[in-house]
Amino acid sequence: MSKPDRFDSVTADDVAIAAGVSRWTVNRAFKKDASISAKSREKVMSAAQALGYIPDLSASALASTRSNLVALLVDDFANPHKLVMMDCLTRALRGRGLDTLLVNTLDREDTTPALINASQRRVDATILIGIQFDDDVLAAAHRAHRFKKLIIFARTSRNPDTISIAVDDEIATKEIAHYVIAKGYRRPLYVAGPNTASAHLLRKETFALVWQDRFGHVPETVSVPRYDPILSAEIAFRTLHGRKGADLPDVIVCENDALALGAIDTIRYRLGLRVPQDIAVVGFDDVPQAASPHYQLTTYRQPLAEMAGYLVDVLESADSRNLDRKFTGELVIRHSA
Amino acid sequence: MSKPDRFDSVTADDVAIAAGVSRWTVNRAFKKDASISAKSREKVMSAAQALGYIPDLSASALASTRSNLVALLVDDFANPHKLVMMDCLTRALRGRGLDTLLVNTLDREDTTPALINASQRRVDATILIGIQFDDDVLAAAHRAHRFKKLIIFARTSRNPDTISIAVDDEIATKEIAHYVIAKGYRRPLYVAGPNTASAHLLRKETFALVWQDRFGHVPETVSVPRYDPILSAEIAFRTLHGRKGADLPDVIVCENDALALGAIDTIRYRLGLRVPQDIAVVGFDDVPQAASPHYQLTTYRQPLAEMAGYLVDVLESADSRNLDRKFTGELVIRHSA
DNA sequence: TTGTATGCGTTATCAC
DNA sequence: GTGATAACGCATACAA
Repeated sequence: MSKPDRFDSVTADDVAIAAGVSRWTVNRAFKKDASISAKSREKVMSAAQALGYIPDLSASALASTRSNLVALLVDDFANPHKLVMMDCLTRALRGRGLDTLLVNTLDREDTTPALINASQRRVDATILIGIQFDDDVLAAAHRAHRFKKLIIFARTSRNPDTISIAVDDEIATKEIAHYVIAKGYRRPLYVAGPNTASAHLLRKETFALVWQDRFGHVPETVSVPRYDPILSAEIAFRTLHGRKGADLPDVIVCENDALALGAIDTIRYRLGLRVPQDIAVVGFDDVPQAASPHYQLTTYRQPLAEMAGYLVDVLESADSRNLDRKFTGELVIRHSA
Repeated sequence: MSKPDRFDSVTADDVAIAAGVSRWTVNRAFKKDASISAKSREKVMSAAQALGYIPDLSASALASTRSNLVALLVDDFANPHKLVMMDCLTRALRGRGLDTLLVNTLDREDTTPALINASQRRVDATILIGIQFDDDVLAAAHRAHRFKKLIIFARTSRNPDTISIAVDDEIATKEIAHYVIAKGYRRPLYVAGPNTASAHLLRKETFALVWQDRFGHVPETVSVPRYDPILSAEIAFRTLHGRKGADLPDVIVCENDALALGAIDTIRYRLGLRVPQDIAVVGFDDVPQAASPHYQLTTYRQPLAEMAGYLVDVLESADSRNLDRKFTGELVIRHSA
């Protein structure tokens, strides 16, 4: 009945003694591809079980080059899609034995401290799923040589030092644009998100290009400085307030669902108009709310699970060829457009 | 121009040499209450700056009893309130120099592995903001002596080994019940969340008690196995489908907003009734959506920021008296009830 | 105020 | 297949 008397006192040495082997054999027993006999592993594992031993990952991180820890930097908690992404990513990472360090990047000035913070924990990779990561920040981060892998998830980046895993915004936006045109809408308003210098989306540009090609002019566009339904509702109101008839858009195409949900609220409750009869709305992401009978939002769904799967593959791959990858999602047609 | 040639190669020793002091003086310069001369600190800091030195927290965690890392266990990503809580908690923790390890507890069986996972990283505390933490799990966790602090956040627990930081559900629910009664509602339906053996909410029980006291019978109650608006909508439909007039409730009181949002969708779009004229709805949490003009949800707002502030205080306090604490929030009256 | 040994628990590398 | 040596980078305790 020898019970550990201190916090977490049971170490690999204790197990080694109990199992009658060396500390290094204990170590081998806990890694899957080690050269160890089945008998030794058996002895070690039962001794470990009895003592309640579990390897210490802090020590492991210190002694090896891997920490099995990944930093996840998020900066816009107002966007409901972030919850979906976090669920998906943590699930995929945990499936591969990777832990997640969640860093709330409070504002743009906090980005560099947040990156440093991550590097202090020796993370194997840093995943960015926010918006405030412009070229300056990324360059500074990489100059410090602190990140084995810097991954921009669900957002395109042309920065050569980062790995971008995202949906192909051009294909997606073209599909949206063609759908909108086919449905007969002719007076679009494009609602874009915050303007970021880098790691941005090609959605606004692509939509404008398609429209220009087809009709010879660019669509009206507004920008919302945060992916926040409430703020989006406010900006939509400021933009459309007082306009009537053909002066109003007949469709609002939004950079993502967070913006679209706000737009719908404004159309219905502040302008007193109908969706889609008076103004149709298109989103992007397919957040859970988009499917609610109230919104019935037509939107573009990213293959998040597949993207997360590729992400963990990238984390395991050693080579650093160009690992950028674009995915294709699907347009989910509901009632809003 | 001596630049580190390897990953993260710059260590306290390098800084010590550059600054002409010992390694231990470098160490002191980086902790705020150390006994060190201003001149030494100055020298160290500028040398550190020049070399790009930052302390390694893995090594620090290994050598000391603190890791400055806190595990956050979450298991219901369908509940939009979780996003608010994560934002609030990570913000508060980071303000105190604490990092967050986000652990997605996939299902009930995964809870113990998740707890072990956290302990492997030597976390200073484990915060539970999910639902699947019953007594068995908590007891097992504590028996292992692996957690300095086990905190149940936004949920009451009577387990003596845990610290519970939550809103006072009895006060809150009584306020809700009295409001509902004062507004003249007499046929309530209570929509509760998943039944957890421990760490549960006293909301359902309290509401039933108040109602019993006042009217001599307990209100009709249904349980939704997940805090998910979509599932809640479905269960509300199954419960109310086909009922008419006085056979329908005149108010639906929900354990939280996730359930309330779903209930509203069903009332309006599947039953074709009005909120609040035909059926009123009350929620709990005041998620961002609750304020949208579509829902206009009457709900109870928890003082999350204050609660998070107390949480970080608890983390810093060394004594282990009973640190449980209950907070009082406020009823936010909107249009839904 | 500052410098010195020693240990934290594990892993890389080499020897057997 | 297994055991041994030397780090990993920092903190504690104590000596100067």
